[in-house]
Amino acid sequence: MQDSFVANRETKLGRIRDRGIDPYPPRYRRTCDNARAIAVFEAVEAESRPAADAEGLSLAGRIVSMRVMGRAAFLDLQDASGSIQALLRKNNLGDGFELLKDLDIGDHLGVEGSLIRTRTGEITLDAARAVIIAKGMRPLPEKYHGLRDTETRYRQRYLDLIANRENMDVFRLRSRVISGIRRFLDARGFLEVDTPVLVPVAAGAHARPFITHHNALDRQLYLRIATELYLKRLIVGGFDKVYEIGRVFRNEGIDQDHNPEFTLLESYEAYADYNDVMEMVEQMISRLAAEATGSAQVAVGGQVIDFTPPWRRVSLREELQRRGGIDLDACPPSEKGAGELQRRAAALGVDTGIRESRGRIIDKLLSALVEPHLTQPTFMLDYPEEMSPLAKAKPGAPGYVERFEAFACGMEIANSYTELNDPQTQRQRFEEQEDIRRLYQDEEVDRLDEDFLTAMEYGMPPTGGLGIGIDRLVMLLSGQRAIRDVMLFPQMRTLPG
RNA sequence: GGGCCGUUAGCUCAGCAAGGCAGAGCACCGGACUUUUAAUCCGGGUGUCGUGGGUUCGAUCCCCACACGGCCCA
Repeated sequence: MQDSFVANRETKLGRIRDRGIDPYPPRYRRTCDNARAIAVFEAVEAESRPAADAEGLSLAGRIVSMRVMGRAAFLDLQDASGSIQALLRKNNLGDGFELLKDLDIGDHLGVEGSLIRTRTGEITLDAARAVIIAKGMRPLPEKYHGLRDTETRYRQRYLDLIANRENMDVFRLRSRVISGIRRFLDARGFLEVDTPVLVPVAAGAHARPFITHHNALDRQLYLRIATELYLKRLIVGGFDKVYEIGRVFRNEGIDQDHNPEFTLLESYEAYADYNDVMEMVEQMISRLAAEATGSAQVAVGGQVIDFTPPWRRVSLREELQRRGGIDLDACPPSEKGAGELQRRAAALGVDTGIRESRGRIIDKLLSALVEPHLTQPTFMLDYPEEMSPLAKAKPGAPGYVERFEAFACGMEIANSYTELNDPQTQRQRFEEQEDIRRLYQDEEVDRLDEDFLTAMEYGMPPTGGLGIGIDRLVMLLSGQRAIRDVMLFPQMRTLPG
């Protein structure tokens, strides 16, 4: 068993305590982090700082490797900024050198002393004092190969972060993306808000909700599947520009780009339409790319994606015609279902269910025929009405709404409408969705939110709305292939026992 | 939901084709070593071979089921 590893460390822990040393002291004050210390020493060497700045420093970190040579030892101490080598010598430490016998890889150590450069040229803290600041009781993954096992990497993300240091950069990038979004929207006068996660109606997107129960109210509640309808209530309330970056929950499968909970940005801007939103999206994402990666041209899987505005704009109808030879207007909605459209899809090898709504078939056609070709950032415009019950009709184009989705690398990165603000039409659209649900036994359709309709009846200004899946955006900007590689704690099955 | 691949020491992986005492490197334990850096040298395997059945004199290996993970498809 691994107990022998733990038992060894328990013995060492006991010896440390027997010497009257607390292996878990409440705090450790360090002068600076490791990267800073190295920068300071380089400045001292360049004589741009006084030599005294390299003396009397306190540094700290996790021991990630040790090279012990009798009465001296080199330890690599890792903190968030990087690693620094510490030199422990019996000469300098005296009785304190005894501690070395009870140190293990994984322990956190504090060292005080002066920075030197060793014979081999490495900047090193020559320790006059060494203090254990937290004993590790389990062995860490191997130093050379790191931690490869994907399952352990996701289940014990901390080990992944310790052993595969470069993965930290993905999450740093993610943080920069999110803070960049806030900066961008705040600067444009948007108000960040929080809307309910526990909701009585799971509406605003096509998705199955998680169901929960509130004891005191003795009623069923859902976890939100979108923030859309609450943010629109705030537009009704008179906030001109609102956004929320929040977790939403969809009770669906888990795969390369789906996790049951994920982070969604939604924004709504009164008096704007989807053209304004398009401009905002290309501005925002090109800036995020530049801030997060250093350039608006990002290398993803061997190709360079250039987010510099303006992005290409294509019409959904024309793309479907061009890529699949299908004219949507020649395949109108029919009472008996999708009819002709379904036959055309089947002929193209696009697998559709026996009974599927026109919207779902179009969605599948787009996924199969069009979206894979949208490599460089592209807006696809003007979606069929039955795919978009919350979007406003496009003038002069019956059956279509003012909606776009943005794609890059074949992946959807944004979705936007000129929002429907006519309460009577909205009610009608909701009812049509309910009909579709009954007809096709399709659970993944919007549920009618009566309270939201009431809000809209008080008058909602014309509004441009936007949704961006943050996780997928981070995948794109960091070149990660799986959503679980941009989420710190992806959903996993429970292990037996 | 379907197909394929994987699960062996703390970690990274061999071994299984053709069933016969469980292997390596790192880590760890003991010893040497005061400028090393995948430190070096000497000595030491620390294991529920994912779980449960089956076949067999004998199963990590062959068969079945299940669990978990990955890839592809839906």
